[in-house]
Amino acid sequence: MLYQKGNMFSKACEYGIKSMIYIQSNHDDSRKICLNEIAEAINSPMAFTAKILQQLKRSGLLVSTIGAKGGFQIKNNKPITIKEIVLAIDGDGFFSKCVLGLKVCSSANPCPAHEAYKLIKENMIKDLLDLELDEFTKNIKNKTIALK
Amino acid sequence: MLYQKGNMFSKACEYGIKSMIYIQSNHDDSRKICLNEIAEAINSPMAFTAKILQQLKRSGLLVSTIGAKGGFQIKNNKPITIKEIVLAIDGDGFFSKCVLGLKVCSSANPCPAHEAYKLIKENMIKDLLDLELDEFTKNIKNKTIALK
DNA sequence: TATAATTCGGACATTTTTATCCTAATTAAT
DNA sequence: ATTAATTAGGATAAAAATGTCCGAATTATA
Repeated sequence: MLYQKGNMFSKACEYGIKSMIYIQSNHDDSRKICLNEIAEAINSPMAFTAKILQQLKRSGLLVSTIGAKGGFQIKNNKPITIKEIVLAIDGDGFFSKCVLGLKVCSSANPCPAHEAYKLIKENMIKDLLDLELDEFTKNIKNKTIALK
Repeated sequence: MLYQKGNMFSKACEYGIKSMIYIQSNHDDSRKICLNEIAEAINSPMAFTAKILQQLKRSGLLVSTIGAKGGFQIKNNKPITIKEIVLAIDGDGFFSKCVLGLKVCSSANPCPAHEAYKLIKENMIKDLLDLELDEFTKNIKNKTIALK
């Protein structure tokens, strides 16, 4: 093939999702979770991960405290869906863009794959994007699920 | 967001799929369909599209003839699924890669989204990837479906 | 046989995505 | 007060994807 592709999400988004899952699964009111620990846990480049955490913060999903013993926490300890993370990092392209890249593509003016993609989106939303983080954290502590 | 993302397929793959749909929907034993016409029809950069057509040829989906009145045709005029095109251009990443980017991720050793992604893949395969090109060409000639 | 239309492939350029480096600011704890 | 741990963000670099340019080879047809 020309290039190797075929990822639903960008690397940035993968790191974002894994970061959020890690933060959620290690939640503890008595401490914050720092960048270093997150990047180690999810096996991601630290400086790059820092940018992503900033973005998640700007989007209102995380809060952070600076300085020693500082780190990140989920804002208000609120339930968060995968969709919110994807929107924060990759934007709404997944939901809004034509799967074949047409500038305008709607049910009134569809590309050949429009209806098929509609079904696919519905299933993705139901099976993954609308799920909340704690759906994914259940089995992390007992090591049946891996983040790296 | 950091960057704008959220595409199921690469641009190259989008052009590949649209090229194949165009070629199929304009099939006529008496002529070949040339690059120029394809790129015009699907609104894609010509030189880039040329590379993609070469790749589709190398993968055995197209045949071409050089020279005046040359062009491309679907090999053996055989039914082709979207999956074959995706495999030719984007490779099998969509099918083989972990949705969260883990190096190893299997049902024995799953990432947190493994099961969810399995469902999603099954639906994508059923609703789009296993469909044959002529599913997408039906309404092109009467202009209810657009390629650009 | 000359010309125009075409594929083919190499080299290069641009843009986007991913990743790194560095310095400043803040805070806890000693 | 100093130090170490930490977030924050700007600048830059590297890699990947997308896109362009050009010249060579081939073939139909005038």
